[in-house]
Amino acid sequence: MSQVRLRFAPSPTGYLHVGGARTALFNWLLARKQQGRFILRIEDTDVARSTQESVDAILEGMTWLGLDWDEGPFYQSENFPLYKEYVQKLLDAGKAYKCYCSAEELEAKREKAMKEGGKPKYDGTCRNLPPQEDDGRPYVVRFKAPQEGTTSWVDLIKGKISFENVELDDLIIQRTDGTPTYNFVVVIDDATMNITTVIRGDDHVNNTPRQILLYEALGVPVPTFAHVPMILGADKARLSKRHGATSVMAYRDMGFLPEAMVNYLVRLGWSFGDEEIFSLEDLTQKFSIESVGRSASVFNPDKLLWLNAHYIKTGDPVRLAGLVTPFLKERGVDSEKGPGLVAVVKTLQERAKTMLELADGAVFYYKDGFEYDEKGAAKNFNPETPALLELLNAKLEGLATLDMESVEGVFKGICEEKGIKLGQIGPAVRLALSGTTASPGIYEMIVTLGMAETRKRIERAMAWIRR
RNA sequence: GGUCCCAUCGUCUAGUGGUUAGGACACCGGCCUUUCACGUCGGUAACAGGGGUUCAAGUCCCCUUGGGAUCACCA
Repeated sequence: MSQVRLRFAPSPTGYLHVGGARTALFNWLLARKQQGRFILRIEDTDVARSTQESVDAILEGMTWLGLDWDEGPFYQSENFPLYKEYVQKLLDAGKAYKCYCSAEELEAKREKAMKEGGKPKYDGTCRNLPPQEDDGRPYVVRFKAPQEGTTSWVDLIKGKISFENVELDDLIIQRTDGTPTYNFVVVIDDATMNITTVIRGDDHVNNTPRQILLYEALGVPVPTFAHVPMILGADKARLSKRHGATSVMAYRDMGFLPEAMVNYLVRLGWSFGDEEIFSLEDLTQKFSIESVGRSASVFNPDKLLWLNAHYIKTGDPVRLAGLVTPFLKERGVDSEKGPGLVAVVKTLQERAKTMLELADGAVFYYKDGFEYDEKGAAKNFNPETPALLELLNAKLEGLATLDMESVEGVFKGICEEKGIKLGQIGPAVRLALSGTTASPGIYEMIVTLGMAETRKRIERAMAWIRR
């Protein structure tokens, strides 16, 4: 049995957006699951709109998500001679013809047809023109599509879809300037690259019958199609910038982990029983294109956030420390100086939903001379506080080892000795150490900060209260 | 407007003729607790409407309604 070949074919006119990323993911998953090949092809036949920056951005996005490709990236712009050859083949076979109608003429006809409530389709003026020598007039090449019959296919996601050929018109396959058009080029590329399965956005459903007709005219096998539904914004309109970030890399910059993105994207339209958490590796076993839903789905940032929190919570602290470092730099923190970043991360993991929050939460560990939260200070720094803090410092100093257990012992000791509750000293210590009223656990902070820094901060608080 | 596609809680979804219609996010409450979180327990919440078929319909068929895609010498 021959192996499956899938491809992701973005056009480089912008960054990799979440919709494209999901399409790429589905392609990648199916290729991996069936031990096939995953090919990356850049659709840059529109030379004017394509940019190298976009290509780079797309590759960066895929790499970040962990979607590697086996072949490519191939560039359509490098294949122009090949496309010309196929156009000529069709011309020679009488399956395509030159059309001399001008764009303006066509536009006028379309408008007229629309106005009269008719179909804005090519009227076939040049379809039956006798073959003639070039007389220098500009022309496009049109595909001579069958005018009767039905074209249909069984879509892996949507099931059987049929179109009446009458509804289709003779599409342009080569422009006046000699460059090929999209619908033609995809077919040639998918055919010559032996693509067996085409997974793409369902905005291509209407192009599919024309493409199938082209495959047939060319006498090459028609691939299997799977059209994945669109991703919508909260207002059920197609997802766009006004719904928030759509660029995959923007999510990295907002502190999202790639595994959260992958997990979220795959669950958008696909499910596996009641399971919610999937790694890329799980997915290569569990994913199936047939169980992708047929309807469009709304992008839900809350759920993405929840997944991100999950992956931060359960993530490897060493890796997270590496990932958070640039965000700390942005905050003017050099994590080389101060408590070990890995230990710091551990105290913050279950409190942060994004790497940004993790970074924000870590800043106090590395700052000295921070302000005390005003309300917190008013409430928790009392006249009796300095004495308690002094006692704490003394007891801490006497500790042989600084760990959670010994620190807890110190606090219990103080409470017993003074006949107070933890609530009468804890919040003050929290404020003294972090400057805020919301922080990691007190014992954790002390252990993470270390003896010297802890005592320094406590002393500073004492001085501040007595000032 | 033509063509094509779609329709279960607010959202993502399970469900393939017989279910108290399940799970997850969000939301609301209880518990846990040194703060914030985490965790945990519980709750509110859905088969768009109408016709059929059938002993039985969220599940099959038709219509209506609603949504989306597309109708380029863009991809």
